Amino acid sequence: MFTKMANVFDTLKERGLIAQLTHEEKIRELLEKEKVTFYIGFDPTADSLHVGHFLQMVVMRHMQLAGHRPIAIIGGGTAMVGDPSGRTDMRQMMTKETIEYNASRFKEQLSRFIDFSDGKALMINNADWLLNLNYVEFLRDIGVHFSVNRMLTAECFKSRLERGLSFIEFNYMLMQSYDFLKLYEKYNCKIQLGGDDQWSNIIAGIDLVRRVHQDEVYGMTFTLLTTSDGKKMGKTQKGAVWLDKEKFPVYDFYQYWRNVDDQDVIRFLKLITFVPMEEIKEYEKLEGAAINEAKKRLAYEVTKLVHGEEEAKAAQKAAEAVFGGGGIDANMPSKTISEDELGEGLGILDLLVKVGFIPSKAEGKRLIAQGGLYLDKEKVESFDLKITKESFKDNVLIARKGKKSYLKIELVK
RNA sequence: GGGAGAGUUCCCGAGUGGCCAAAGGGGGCAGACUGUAAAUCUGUUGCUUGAUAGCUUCGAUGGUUCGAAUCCAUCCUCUCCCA
Repeated sequence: MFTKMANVFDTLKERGLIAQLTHEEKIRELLEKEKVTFYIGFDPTADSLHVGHFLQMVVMRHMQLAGHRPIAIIGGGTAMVGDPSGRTDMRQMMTKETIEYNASRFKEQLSRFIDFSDGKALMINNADWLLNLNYVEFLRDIGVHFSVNRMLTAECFKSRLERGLSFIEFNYMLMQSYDFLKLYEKYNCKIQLGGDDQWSNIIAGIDLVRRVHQDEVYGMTFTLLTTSDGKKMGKTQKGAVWLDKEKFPVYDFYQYWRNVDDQDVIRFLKLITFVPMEEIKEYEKLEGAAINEAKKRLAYEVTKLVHGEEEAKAAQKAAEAVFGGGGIDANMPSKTISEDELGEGLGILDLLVKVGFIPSKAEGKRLIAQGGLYLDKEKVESFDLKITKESFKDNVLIARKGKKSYLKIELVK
């Protein structure tokens, strides 16, 4: 089809990614005419990125595909202080070593998603300039430009003013602003992007650049990835949905997206996949059970972006095998148990606790009592069912908990 | 530094000597209904036990008592008021 190359700005807007902008027209124009350098910060507060970061990564990629240059700032310096935005309690202080380790993990994960070759994107740790700052110099050069009165009215401090805010956290804003200033000076970085909770910090950075260099830079924030009822995406009972497959299995990752609310599918397809808008519009027409098609696409696309095509296909295949025919698939979640461990046979509850399918025997009893436990499609009726070598068919036993949770238990020598 | 108050189970929050493994709500899990959705209804929600029962738990440590989440002492953390 013959279409004019769309402005990234329009793409981002059309997909509903943009939350707030400092200067809509100017940003649009800038992105149209120039190759712009922009940055997004990542706080290395855990040893893996998670779904909460994913949206930022998607945006960076959109921008990069349009020819702009992303700088990923790893907040090795700012993490030493901790961002109070949107928090009700103080962040736990982290050691320098932990932060450095985490930063290195981020680097690896980001590299899979953004092209860092030939300087097409940069990854910089703000520890490089923040850690060796001289306190008095910093106060005189940077501190002068900040009005405490104004800072106190900033949205990000509001909730903290009620509960208490320590001086160290209050400084976070200055540090982040300083990042912007540095990047502007060294890399001609003109735009800062971030989650919508970063708005106050971004504005502060823009002000600082203006005061120091009398030049105009811009800011743009993105919708936070939330469910239709307003909850943050990426949290499960067990914790965050990590992008690291060691911390969050690919199969579970796929299922996480496969099970989103009807109301959220279309929005998510727009926000975190690169499926063309025309196709999404077709999905939008679906109703009732047919919406599942959109969910499958969402799960597949997101898994592919994060874990690669191979893994995504495998997860999809496993899901179809499990839910379609209740069949067995090589990629479904599995655990092994040795013949030694099994011995003369184990009680069903002991076995399932051993392989980690249930957290305790009491939990297992509850499950059985309520008719929610199955072995190879057979409902388990008794607590003291004995599992022996003979219970395994071809050395495999499929345990099922409720409707969606499966585990393949393999018997090995 | 002085004064007042708070810390309860995954979260919020009741409980001020035994009837407390601890009300209620949220969340989780399971069942029914469905579309691997939502909503709704039902059950369940510390651990061990077939069950009786036992064990661990109410910021920490000691103490009083036949008996403590509850009373006392010390300590830690947080909030508020004064300086």
